[in-house]
Amino acid sequence: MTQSRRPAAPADLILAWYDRHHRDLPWRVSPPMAAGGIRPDPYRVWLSEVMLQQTTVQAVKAYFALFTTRWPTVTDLAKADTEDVMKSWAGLGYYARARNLKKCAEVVAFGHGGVFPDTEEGLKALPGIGDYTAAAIAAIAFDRQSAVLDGNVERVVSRLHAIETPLPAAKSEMRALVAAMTPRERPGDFAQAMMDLGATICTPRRPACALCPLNADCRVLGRADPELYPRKAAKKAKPVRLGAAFVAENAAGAILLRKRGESGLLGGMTEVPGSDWTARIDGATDLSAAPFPADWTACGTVTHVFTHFELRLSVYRSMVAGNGQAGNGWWQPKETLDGEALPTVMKKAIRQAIPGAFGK
DNA sequence: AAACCGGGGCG
DNA sequence: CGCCCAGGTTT
Repeated sequence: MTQSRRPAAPADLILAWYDRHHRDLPWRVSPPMAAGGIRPDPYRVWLSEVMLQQTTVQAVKAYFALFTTRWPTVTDLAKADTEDVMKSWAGLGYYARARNLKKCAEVVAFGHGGVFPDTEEGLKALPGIGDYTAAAIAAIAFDRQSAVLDGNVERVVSRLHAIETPLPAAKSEMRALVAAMTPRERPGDFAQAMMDLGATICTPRRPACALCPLNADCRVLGRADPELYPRKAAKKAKPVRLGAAFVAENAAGAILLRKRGESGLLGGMTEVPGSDWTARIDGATDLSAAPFPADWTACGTVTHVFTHFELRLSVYRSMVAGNGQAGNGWWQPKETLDGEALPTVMKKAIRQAIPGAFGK
């Protein structure tokens, strides 16, 4: 009995694909459970979504496990010591996320009775929650029909509709297309399915179009190279900045550390003393930024690439006799460096001066 | 609208 | 190892 039937809508194709291929992740509720009315804990959804901003699933997993073990509820996190939160976040990058995470937990715990808002608008009013994260939490935790648009979804819709407008100008057009696609039934699963599709099939390079549930609907496939989508505005070159870092070790085997200012680059994180990072430093050996006069030995440079500049740090080392001259810093025993709020660039500098400092 | 924010993964 | 990827806030 060959009845003519309407072609399946993209949303149905994606949901069917998701039911077969969804990934089990620590912050997720599987589709069969969700079908039984089980929703994931908004706290865990929020925490995972903030961690996943600009960060891969693989990198997030261990941090998510650590945070949910140490702070099982949003109220636990709100009561936590901010310094402990920064230490636990060290290595994940974009440290303003950690500061806003703590602020947001406090607002939810002490201003909303420990209950997350269940609407996009209510969520977006919280620190560290923008368009994407508000829509994602509303959809995933509360099954709201919100249009979830992240980098993965941008790729999927730009290819599906062959959008020629470059990002970021194309965002509103893309969001409207996602809104039009989003089904009344299972909007939370749909949002996760679209992001999974972009992460695993509709990838930036070498997409697996043969496996894509939307390949029959795709306006790019067969007409142009999918890798050329989404179109993007040209980006500008990264400038180079130079600086000096000073790794002082005392007789007890401790390293001199200090805390950076609360805002801006690596805000609130720990560092070794050093110079400002500017276009050029005076001469090959500028010791004027050293924390105290000493027999500073040059031990090479480390390079670290930030979002908008490349840093080349000249590293100096010295052994000091006393336990004074710490200034506004403190002496941290080498064996306990791992627990400090040290960003990756500072670990590189310390390792350059003292190869065994982190006991790899 | 543009600038400011890190780190990891892939070819 | 160069290149690419990815949201929110601030200015």
